[in-house]
Amino acid sequence: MTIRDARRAAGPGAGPEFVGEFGWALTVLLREWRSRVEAVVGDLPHGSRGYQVLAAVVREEPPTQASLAQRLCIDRSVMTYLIDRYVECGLVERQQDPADRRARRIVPTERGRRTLDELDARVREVERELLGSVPEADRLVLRRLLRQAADAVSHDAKAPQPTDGMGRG
Amino acid sequence: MTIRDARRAAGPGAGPEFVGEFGWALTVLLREWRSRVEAVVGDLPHGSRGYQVLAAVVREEPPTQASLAQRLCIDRSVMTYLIDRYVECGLVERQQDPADRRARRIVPTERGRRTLDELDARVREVERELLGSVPEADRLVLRRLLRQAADAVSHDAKAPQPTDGMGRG
DNA sequence: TATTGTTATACTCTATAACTATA
DNA sequence: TATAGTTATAGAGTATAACAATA
Repeated sequence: MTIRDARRAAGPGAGPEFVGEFGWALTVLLREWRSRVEAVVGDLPHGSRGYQVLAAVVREEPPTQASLAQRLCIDRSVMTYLIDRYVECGLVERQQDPADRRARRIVPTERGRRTLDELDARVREVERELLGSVPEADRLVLRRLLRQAADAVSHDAKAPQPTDGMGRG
Repeated sequence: MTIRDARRAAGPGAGPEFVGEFGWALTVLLREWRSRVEAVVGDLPHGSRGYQVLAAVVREEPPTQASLAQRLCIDRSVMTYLIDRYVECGLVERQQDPADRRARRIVPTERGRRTLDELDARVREVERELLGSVPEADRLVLRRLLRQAADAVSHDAKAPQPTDGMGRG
């Protein structure tokens, strides 16, 4: 079944979609993603969040703690503890940012890179299993749309929201 | 841009997708969904989760506390407090299940139904804004695929998992 | 004056276990 | 023996505020 078929079949009224379903689906999937990732990362400190931090550190331009915290929706005070632990384990290092002496750039150690490589293989498999019910061809679509939405939200969060008069009733 | 176009444009290598991105996108979107829903539900107890409970109570066959807890990924002990509060507020009632005297069926009051109607309108708007970056035609696709994945995961969770030898390192 | 990172504290959420009443 | 619901408690996660260093 192609996406077009699916969309046509779903049509208006054909799918019992309801308000709030979006939030429910996110809740269920994220919970399961965390649970399964935590089951395969072994003794990696801070479980699935630790994996996300390590992945961000390896893949991005050496991020500051603040940018990591913002990107991963983790409070900066929590980020301090988390990085402390990862430095202890020899997975990352703190380096002074030459351009801003307040900031610390978090860079992976060689061991950190190798660890992430191993974890990536396991997480890739986890994500494959998690989307097992979605036809192969549609998975990329789902991932892309999800990412598109998340990117926009993540960027919006960096800019202060204009007041829109939506009070809390 | 249609889904087919998007898929073609994304092609292999065209999109910088990475392992774990799926979890990241879920994290960002769910956090924002909760935050925005909480901003519009006013003084509804238990915020966005309270909304999800009320929605489930109104839309499903009167659920038991246990089925609610399982469906919404909330611990049954937490569900007790949450329902207590909603009974206090006159939004739902506990009714004995005639077929199983251990179970309580949670049914909405008239006020509960009216409250949900109002909240639904606001949440619908929240979800529309949250997916503002996704073209109108693609939103339904995203919702459908997300739901498909979540449904499967949710059902799997009900059946005990067979051991698959995936130890924790 | 604002921001980065640190530290301490308080609060919320979550998980766990014990208990009862039913099945 | 297992399940639904309740209650109490401990633990993890989270938010908040104060502070020093720097911009």
